[in-house]
Amino acid sequence: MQNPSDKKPGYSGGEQAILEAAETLFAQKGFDAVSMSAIAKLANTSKPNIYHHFKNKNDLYLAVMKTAVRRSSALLDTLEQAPGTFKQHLAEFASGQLENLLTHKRSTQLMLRETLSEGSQYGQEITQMAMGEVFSRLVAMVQQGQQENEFRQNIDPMLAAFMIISANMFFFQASPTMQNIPEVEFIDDTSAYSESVMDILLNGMLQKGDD
Amino acid sequence: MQNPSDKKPGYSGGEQAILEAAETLFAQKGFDAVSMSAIAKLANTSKPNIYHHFKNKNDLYLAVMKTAVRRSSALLDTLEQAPGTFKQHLAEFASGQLENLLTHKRSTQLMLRETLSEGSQYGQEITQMAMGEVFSRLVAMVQQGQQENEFRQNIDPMLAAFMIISANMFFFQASPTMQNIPEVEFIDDTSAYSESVMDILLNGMLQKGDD
DNA sequence: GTCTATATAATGATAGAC
DNA sequence: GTCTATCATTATATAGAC
Repeated sequence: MQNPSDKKPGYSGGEQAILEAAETLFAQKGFDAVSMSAIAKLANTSKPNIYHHFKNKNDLYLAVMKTAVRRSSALLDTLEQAPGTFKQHLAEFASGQLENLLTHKRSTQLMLRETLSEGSQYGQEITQMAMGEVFSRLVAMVQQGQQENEFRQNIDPMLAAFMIISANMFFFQASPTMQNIPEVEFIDDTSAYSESVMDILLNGMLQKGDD
Repeated sequence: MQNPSDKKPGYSGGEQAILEAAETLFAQKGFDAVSMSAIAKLANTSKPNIYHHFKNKNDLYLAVMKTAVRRSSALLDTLEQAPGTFKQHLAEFASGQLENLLTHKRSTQLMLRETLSEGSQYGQEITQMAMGEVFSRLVAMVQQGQQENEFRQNIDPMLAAFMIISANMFFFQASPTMQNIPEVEFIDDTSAYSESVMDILLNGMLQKGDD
């Protein structure tokens, strides 16, 4: 098969292919539900070859988590330098982050999985670091809004950031479940969802009489 | 069995003990990471006895999910009959649901786990039913607020409900991860969190000039 | 209903040839 | 770097005594 640009699974050979196959399966089913044989099969290689590249299953999982987070945070940099007014900037950052979550679906699933598994050492810290990065940028934006007296002073910037991220995270997480409920129309239009969410949130944070 | 109010694990004997032990372990680690031996040990019984009560591991998991959801929805009934003004009612329903999530921690973890596992048949439908129940009650409340002209007409009630639930769900899910970040003070005070969230959301949904 | 003992299959991981 | 063949362990599930 041997065409490196041919990315339909199975992948093909090599360390990179193993990482991608592992990420796909771990994200879909979770750590324990995935066997090394399954990873080897999807990566078009053999089980011992995985052990040649990675010490053991835990080591492979950790490597997957790290590359996943690295990829996720890269896109955030470009968002921060975008132009526009202050409120536009915040809204675009929020919608950009949601697109980011959906684009790197496997990474996001992995992170969310980690938050549900109590005491897993590995991903807990990595997840915390990745989330912290997004949080600190959002908090800074809200604080700036307060300094410019556009937002109410009695709002906790951390809480505001928390609400934006929760709206994004839960959208991602609930999408498959909500897909079957016809009343939920916004679930198919990501940017419309982001717009409506930020409409309510920004409006709720504004100084009274401001607009 | 002795004292029925003595709920410290290990449980003891019987079908009920097996269900509780299984719920605890499934919620903590997920389906595949839990062995029948572990469940038997925590329930203070033997592996074959589990197979006497349940056909197989899947059957046990399904039974756990069903009882979990049944318990979760029970508390919602009491909330809906609470007195107070319209906005109070909505705010209390939101904070009540969050308390509910935290009280039935294991059930909540199970449901959230299901939303992350693609194509798992079992819980997907059950989760959808449980979520749908909460959604429909919230949507009705928001619609009532629009009829009384307190909320803006251009707000999608489903989206408003979605934002309330996402704030609650993500609070639950992110709590362990956020516990280690000192800047996040609200994470330890559930009712204060609910109050602040609803302050922003209600404010964001109000007709301009309303108060 | 509950147990001991066991069948059977799959798992993570290794040895050693090429 | 990659493979075939295999080990040791653990998993789900069952047989059959009490």
